This record gives sequence, C-alpha cells and structure tokens, in this order.
Amino acid sequence: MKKMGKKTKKGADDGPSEYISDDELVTLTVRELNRQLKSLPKDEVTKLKQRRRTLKNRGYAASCREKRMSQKDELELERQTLAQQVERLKEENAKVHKELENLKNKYETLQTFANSGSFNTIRVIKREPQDTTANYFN
Amino acid sequence: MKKMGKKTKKGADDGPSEYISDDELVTLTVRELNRQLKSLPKDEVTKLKQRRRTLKNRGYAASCREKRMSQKDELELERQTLAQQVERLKEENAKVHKELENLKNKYETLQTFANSGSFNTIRVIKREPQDTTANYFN
DNA sequence: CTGATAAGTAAGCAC
DNA sequence: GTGCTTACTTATCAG
Repeated sequence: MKKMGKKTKKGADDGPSEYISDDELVTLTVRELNRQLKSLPKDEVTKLKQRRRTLKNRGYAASCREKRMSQKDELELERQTLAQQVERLKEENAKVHKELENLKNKYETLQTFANSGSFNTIRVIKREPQDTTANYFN
Repeated sequence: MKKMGKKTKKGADDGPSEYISDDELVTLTVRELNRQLKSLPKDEVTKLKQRRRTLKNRGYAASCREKRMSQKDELELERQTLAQQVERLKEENAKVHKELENLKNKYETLQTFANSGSFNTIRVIKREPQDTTANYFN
C-alpha cells in the first residue's frame, strides 16, 4: 500500500501544492506551512492539510506498532529473567534443605549418643586412614 | 472507516449482487456462491468476489488482533505467576536458612558440651595425624 | 485460493 | 491541532 511520489490521477497540474514533498509537509510547523501557503486557493490548502494529517498518521501508526513490539520484547525478557531466578532459587533451596537434613541427622545421632551414656565408655582403638569421624555419626 | 450497509455510490441499482448480505457472502462456500451467481454478468461476479475477499480479510485482521492480545495476556499472566513463585521461594529460602542457622547453633552447643568433658570419660586411644577431636562430630 | 501479517488509512478519543 | 489507538483495507507471502 505504497504512496505514489506525486500525483497520477486527474490532470497533469493540480497546483503548486504538489511541489511540496511529503517530508517537508510533515516536518514544517503549521505556522511555517501557512506562510508558504498564504497565496494558494482555499481548497488547495485544505487538501494539503489533509495530506499532512495523513502523513502524520502514517508515522503515528508506525510508532504505535514499534511501541507494541518493544513492550512485547520487554515482557518476554522479564519472563525469561524471572524463570532463571526461579531456577536458581529452587537449586539453592534444594541445597539448603539437604544441608539441613544432614545436620539434623548428625544432631540426632550426637544427641542419641549423648543420652545413651556412651560417652562414659567410648573407645576408639584404631582406625584406617580414610576413616573419618563422620562415619561414626552419619 | 466503517462499511456502509449497502451501496451509496454510483447508481441506485448496481444489480442483484447487492442483495447478498455480508454475512451470506462470507459464509457461503465458493461453490455455493457460484451456483447463485451463475446468471450474473461477469463484472458483477468479479465485484462480488472482491467484496467477499475484503470481508474475509476483515475477519482475518480481527483474529490477528485477537491473537496478539491473548498472547500478550498470556505473557503477562506468566510473568505474574513467576514473580509470585520467586516471592514464595525467597521466603522459603529465608526460612530454611534460618532453621539451618538455629540448628547449627544447637549442634555446636551440644558439641562443645560433649568436648568439654562433661560427658566425662571419653577416650581416644589412637588417631591418624589429621584426626582431631572435632572431626568426630563435624 | 485461504489465512495471516505488515503497513497504511480513517475515525475517535484525550489533551 | 497533535498524538495515540483501534478497526479496516490493501499488499504480500506461505501453504
């Protein structure tokens, strides 16, 4: 749905208004435009103003679409960031839960040991190098 | 940019094609449409076919917009869900960290108590070099 | 041809 | 009047 550079319909000469390019037409302020249009017939001016409005609308539509797309991109990025964060937190959570579980076991073992009165008779005669205390209580 | 119910331009009578409603026109299959159009002049049929295409396109555009909106809604919902999940996980995490900290303290207290000799007859007869008393309970 | 989508046009709203 | 948004139209492209 492209615009034609100039006119193609009606006659060969629709008047001086046709000499203003799209770019000029949208760029100029109304005030500046009016200065250049003072001498033109009223209906020419009206047509030109309408063309200006249409050109402006074209730009507005474009920026509207652009905005829509960047908002969508932003949302997707945000979603991705949050998903990663959830991932990390779940891992962290699992890790800490496991730590907690391990410590609970150790604690209970120590506690049971203590309550059993075994501290009165414990004897460690000899162990192999890879033996660790953990083995005794885990 | 609304459609007029019927025609307003040209003449009062553009032919029988004008008696087919938009709804019929888009609903009928090409085959069914052709049956009803057999007797019409060729250019009438062409215009009708074009009107059908335009009406179809109107529907396509509408579903395109709808799709765009539901995708956006979906994204936003997903983002919200993830944000809540992050929230919950952070709380859970803080809770577990705190539990772990508390238990560590309790454990150390008990350990210290044990090592202090309060359980009074513990003996370690022989150990490997890296072994320390602490190792028994860490 | 049918359906989908990008760009452009017009209408309506808000400032 | 300006800018934005929506519905619609047109041009195009894929299947």
